[in-house]
Amino acid sequence: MVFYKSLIQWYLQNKRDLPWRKTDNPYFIWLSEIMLQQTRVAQGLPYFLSFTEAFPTVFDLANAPEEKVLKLWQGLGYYSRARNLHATAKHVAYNLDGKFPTTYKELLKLKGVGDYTAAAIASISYGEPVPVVDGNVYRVLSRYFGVDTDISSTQAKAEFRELAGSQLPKDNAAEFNQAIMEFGALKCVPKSPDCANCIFNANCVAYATGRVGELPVKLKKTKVTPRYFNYLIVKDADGNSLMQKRTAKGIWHNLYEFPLLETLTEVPEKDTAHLIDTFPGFDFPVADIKLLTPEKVIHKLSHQHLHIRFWEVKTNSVVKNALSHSELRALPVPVVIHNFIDKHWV
DNA sequence: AAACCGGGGTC
DNA sequence: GACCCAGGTTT
Repeated sequence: MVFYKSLIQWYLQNKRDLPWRKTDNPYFIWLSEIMLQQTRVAQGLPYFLSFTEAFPTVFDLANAPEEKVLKLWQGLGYYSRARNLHATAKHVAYNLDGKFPTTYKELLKLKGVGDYTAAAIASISYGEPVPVVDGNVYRVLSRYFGVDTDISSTQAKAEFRELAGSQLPKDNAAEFNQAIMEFGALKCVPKSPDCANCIFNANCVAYATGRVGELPVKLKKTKVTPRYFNYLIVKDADGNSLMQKRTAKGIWHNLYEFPLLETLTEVPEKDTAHLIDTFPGFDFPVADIKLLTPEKVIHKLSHQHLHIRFWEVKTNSVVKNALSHSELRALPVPVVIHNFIDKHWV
């Protein structure tokens, strides 16, 4: 049987019951696709539910303050997705009369929407016959057709898009695209796929040649750099603490955190005077400072390992702009800050 | 083309 | 520890 027919047949029998599969409303399709970029379905699902409840329409999302959007996004990672999501919602609501673009080419112009997402929305919401190329597609096609092009190369994307497009039925792009991704997610998995019970094991080149474990080929390795973060937890006379917004380029842009002193190496536990002396903006008398987390806390991101220490800074004065517990808990923060607050706040 | 951007699951 | 996830943007 033709590849796409077997694939769609498998999909119709095995697809998961997911909320964004009950609609073709481009707002919901767009929302789900942005959330699922580099994110597993299981991780994104609860966020999709909370977003659709908080923002039933693109106008609700557009009219929300960014801080509320980031707070709901908290924990999902890649926060530029949330900022672009908000910007695009405003654009659609205010400039496009609440109507999403209806073609791949026009969708591509939206912030946060690249080749994959434009193709996904165009095919799923409007039936446009454009192929998606995501991590699942690389894996399924590279194995089935025995393609060993390095998927981290630039030309791989064009090559696999051509290949996917050659297999895509023009009258059923929506199901084909979802089918190949679902097949990659559930059956043609990265490690130890169950090829013995696969519908394609008679035609799969990788299986026939014993190269399932070698495909797809990905040569580029991610380099991890260590960073040393010292967070200063101010406790003023009212029990309040300072928080600040990360406005610089880099991780966690526009999220909040405690006052931060980043050092090139780990600060010695006894060298507390150094922390206060070098910290800009502390204009109140410090009564006491101590290390709250002597155990090594290493927060691992894809490209950075953050060696994080939390220092408690007590003062007997009332610090201007310091926040109460409930106030700081309302702010969007990185997971590592959220975990600290949960564990250490009384 | 390469670097950057999170957090969690899996083996 | 290494790899991956319904990738996109910036440099």
